[in-house]
Order: sequence, then C-alpha cells, then structure tokens
Amino acid sequence: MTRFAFDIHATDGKARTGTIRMMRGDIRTPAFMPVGTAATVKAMKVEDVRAAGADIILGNTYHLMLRPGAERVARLGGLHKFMGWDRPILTDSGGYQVMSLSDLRKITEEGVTFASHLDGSRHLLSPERSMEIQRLLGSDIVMCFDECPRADQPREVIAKSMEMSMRWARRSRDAFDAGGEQAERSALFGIQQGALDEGLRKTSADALIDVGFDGYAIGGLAVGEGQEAMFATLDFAPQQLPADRPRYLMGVGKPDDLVGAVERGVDMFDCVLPTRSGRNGQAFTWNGPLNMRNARHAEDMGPLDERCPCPVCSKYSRAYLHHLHKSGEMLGAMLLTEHNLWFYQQLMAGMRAAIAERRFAGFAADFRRDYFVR
RNA sequence: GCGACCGUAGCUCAGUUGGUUAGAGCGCCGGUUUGUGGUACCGGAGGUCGGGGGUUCGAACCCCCUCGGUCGCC
Repeated sequence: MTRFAFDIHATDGKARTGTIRMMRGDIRTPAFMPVGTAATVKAMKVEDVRAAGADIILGNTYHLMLRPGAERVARLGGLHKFMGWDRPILTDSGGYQVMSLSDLRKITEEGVTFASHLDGSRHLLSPERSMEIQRLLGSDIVMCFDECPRADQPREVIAKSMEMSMRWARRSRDAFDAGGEQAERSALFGIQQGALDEGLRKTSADALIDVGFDGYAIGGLAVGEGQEAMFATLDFAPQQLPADRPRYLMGVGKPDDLVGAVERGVDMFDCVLPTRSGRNGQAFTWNGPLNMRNARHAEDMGPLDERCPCPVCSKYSRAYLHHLHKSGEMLGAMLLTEHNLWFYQQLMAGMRAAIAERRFAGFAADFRRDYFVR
C-alpha cells in the first residue's frame, strides 16, 4: 500500500489536477476538505458528507484534545472509528485555534500555554505534543505545529513569528518521525508563513523544503487582508513550493477565492464557510450566495439552484428552506449545509474536469459571469 | 349602576419626587461569516405614549372629561 503519493494528471496554466493516493483512499485535486472540527462535520452524517463528494475531511487537534481528549479517542480506536469516517482525515495542529479561540496565550520557544475556551483549564501545546495528539487521533495528514500571526502586524513581528514556526516545523518533523508505526501510515505537511511578504514567504518555503515534507501548506492568509492582497500573495507563494508536492491553502474560502487560488496553483482547501453559512441561512449557488432568511424567498416554490443535482435541490423549495430558517428549525441548518457541501464539491469537480481538458480559463470566466450576476 | 386596575413599537412590557432626540425583548427588514467557541454576530425601519381639554417654562407621568378592556360589587 502506498503511504503517500501525488500524481499530477494535467496542468493548465498554473492550475493542476491530480490524485493524492493514501492508504485510506484517494484524494482528487483540486480538493475541498469539509471541516469536521469536533469529530463531526456539523449537521451532517458522514455518509452524506461522502455522498456530496468529499474524499477527505478535516479534524482539529485543539478541540479534540480538550474534548473528548486525544487519549480517550485513542482508547476508543481512533478518530476514524469513533466518528464513522473511514477515508483520509487531515488534522490541523492547533496553532491557529490557539490564536483564534483561547485566552491567556503565552507563546515561548517551547510552545504555547493557553486557557481552554471550554472551562479555562491550562494546557500546553508544543510541536511534540501536537504530533503526539495527531498520532493518537490516527490522522492521515498531520499538520506541523505553527504560529499564525495576524496579518496586520509589523514585518519584523511577522518575520520572527515565521522563523519560530520554521524551527517548530523541524521539531514537528522529528517528533512525527519518532511516532513509530503511525508515521509509516500517515503524511506530514509543513506550513509556509510570512504573511504578504514575498521575501519572507521565500525564506519560509526554503526552510520547509530543507526539512522535507509530503505536502506544503500556505498559512496565514484569509485572516482579514482581503481577496486582492491574498491573490497578490498567491501570485508568488505557491511557486515557491515544490511543484511535485500538493499545495494546501489553509482556511480558504469563498467560491471565487477557490477559483482564483486554483488558477494560481493551489491543490487543496478547507473552509468553514459552506457549513457555518449553511447553519446561518446562507446558500451558495452558481448565481452567487443567497440569504435564505430574506423575505423574497417566502413564496418561491423553486429550488435553491436549478443547476444543482443535490438531494436538497431535487426535493425542497426555497419557500420551505426560508420557513425552516425563519423558524430556527435544525432541519434548515442540515439541508443548507448539505447543499453547500454539494455545491463546493461540484465546483471542485468542475475545476478538475476543466483543467484536465485544458479549458480552465473558460471555466473560470463562465463561473465569474454567473456568480457575480446582478 | 358603582368601584378598582389597566390602555406606551406588530406582540409582551419597562419607563414617578413632571426635565435633553420615549426604551427592552421578541417579531419584521437587511447585512456579515475564510486552518468553526453549533440555534451566532452586526445594522435598520417602526410609536399623534387610547382620544380631547387643562395645570406648568416643560406632561407618557399631575387634574378633568371621554372611549375601550379586565376584575369585583350591587
């Protein structure tokens, strides 16, 4: 069995399409990974996540270490068995969540001590502990423990943070390699930092390449800098990373972000948007996003999206979805989440096919024409 | 017929020693959400304070009349 391989089937401009082969299954790229933070893609059964077209989902070190605890998940047979998903799982390392969720963070060379958002209890997360937790979870793609600074910081702060993340990347590599049998079944990705700065991004990429990883993530984007700045960074950042390895843009994004990033050479994505927005009434369609709470849907018996073959669009009306969301019914969250995941997966499938047939530019133009109507 | 209490935003209500542009929750209208703190967050519209008269520099608040409602007593 292949531990990890990345075959690129076709390229079109900077865009590529391929397959990542892992022991638990193949991942078609460009890939979108639904976020399943706490051992669940919220509001979705795993069989429905798969039916939507997902090859891989994401889980979280930070959340699972706090509840139910990594050691408990291990005793229960690992994350896959625990949640009923037998395909690949990528686990985030906790670096981002420590920044975005916890209080009382104290960052040292050793790692980060922080207070849990659940009960205020103190915890330490370091490269070594993050690798251990991800091993206990049984992760397929393990992420290096990094620090994700806010983008609005001075260059020297960004630089110092990036340099520490690069030292942590080497420690993550060493700890991962010491993980025994689990290391022989899983892959480790490094995470490039450096915010919007081309020089820092290059330094970061070279440091990661020197260590050597199965794949390379682009971190520290989509943290408030705006799409224009993000795209400007993606004009150079992916090319600084090895062409024969998957490139993963962390935390992105909106449908138009995904198209623009694939256009610039990105292979993998994850984002809470389709699931979180689904819970809050926003539906993504080929004609742009819709707020299903808006009164104009109240008596619209049409489907969410005429072009969508998903189970929701083939059965339920906009009027019904409007009612469910106005009423706070949980089925509303479930149905919109399911549609949104289908939409995201169809978008990825469309991009893969377009790249394979070398018509990506046309696909992107058609997408933007329809998505930004009105 | 008499008495008490009550009438403030679409709904339920807050608002006294009378004092700046009358508030809340819900509802309504709209927006936001990017390596997820699962019913979130942000903004907006909306009121002749039942009606009329009076007192006062000034009334949702005090006085009189009136309309409507609830309860109680004859």
